[in-house]
Amino acid sequence: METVSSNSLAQVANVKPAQLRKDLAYFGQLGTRGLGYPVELLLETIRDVLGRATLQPVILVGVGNLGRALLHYDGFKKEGFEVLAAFDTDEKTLKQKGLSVPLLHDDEMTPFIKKYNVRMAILCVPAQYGQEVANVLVDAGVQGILNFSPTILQVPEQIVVTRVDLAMELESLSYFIDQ
Amino acid sequence: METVSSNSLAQVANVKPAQLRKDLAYFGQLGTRGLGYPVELLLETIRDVLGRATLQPVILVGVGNLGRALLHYDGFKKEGFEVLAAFDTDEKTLKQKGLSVPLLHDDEMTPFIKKYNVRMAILCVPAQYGQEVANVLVDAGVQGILNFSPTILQVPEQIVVTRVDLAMELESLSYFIDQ
DNA sequence: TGGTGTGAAGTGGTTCACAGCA
DNA sequence: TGCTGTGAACCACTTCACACCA
Repeated sequence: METVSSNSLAQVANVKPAQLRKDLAYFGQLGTRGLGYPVELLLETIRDVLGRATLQPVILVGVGNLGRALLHYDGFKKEGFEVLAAFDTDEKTLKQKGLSVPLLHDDEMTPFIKKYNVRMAILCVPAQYGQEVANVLVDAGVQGILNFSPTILQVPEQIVVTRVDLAMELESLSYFIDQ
Repeated sequence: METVSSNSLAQVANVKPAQLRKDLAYFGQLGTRGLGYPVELLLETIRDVLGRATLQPVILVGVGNLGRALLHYDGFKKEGFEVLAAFDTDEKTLKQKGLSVPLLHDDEMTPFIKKYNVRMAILCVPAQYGQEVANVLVDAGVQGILNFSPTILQVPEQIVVTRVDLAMELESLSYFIDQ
């Protein structure tokens, strides 16, 4: 199998073919009229476009249940992200063993971020600390935050925040299915 | 404090005031011109609109790292969702203790869903089983799936799927911050 | 013939701006 | 005066539909 059509790709991705073509067209002329997209070229190009992403060091802040789960989650590694260290303030939490990354006190966060030039952080602290910790992260030089705390973070414009609020996802789901 | 203005609400929610007003207007005439929205009425109305959501039973399928973390996550409870049971196929997994909900074999899923009239499921199985398990869920009567598996599920039109792909969130983040 | 690339039309959601009411 | 509710303008994204090329 040397080529794929926008049609077949669209089908598995659950989008319309025209959508997919328009999106791919942003990366330049990839496809061949009448044939489709050469699979190899397509893979290369996508890898390339997302490519510069793949070596970024990441830290995780807040090693509660969710934080711990994310540390064990190997999906990040697979996509090429490396969680360099985890941070927490709780003394009991800091004593736990068996994590695959160093577990440090929040106090060491700023120097760590600067030393390793960390650009992205995964934030899993309780809601009430979300903003406070985010401020530290941003001041230290973090540019993107994946926010699992149920808080709306107020950050400078150039900082990107992606929020994942699990309870809200469920709520939204239940809103749509109820009739 | 008896009333709030769309302005102040918009500020904390990080949206434009007009947006907020338009959204609230869908619930009827809530605000008073020149004054703002009566806080109590607003709370009541929102609770009401989302209200029917709040008593839904939920099951969780796939008790790997992520699934286990979600079982410990108390954000669901706080929003009024009750995880009735968790399901897995792995014998070792099924033997573990210390969970706050019954842990059952996948084979018992369909009767369980029917018995308790479960409408929503949290799906945390490995990618390769996602579709298969989703089919079982849908056939049993589940109408909404919160999908943590990195799979695009093909489901009947009336079924709602919300996908949370953690690695992809990070990837998107890193795409936007890199310049 | 089959399937991309892409202007043009359509769509849905956002923002403006202001009339109208406390 | 202050602030909502809302038509109208705007905008970004989606879809259509077709020229064009292997």
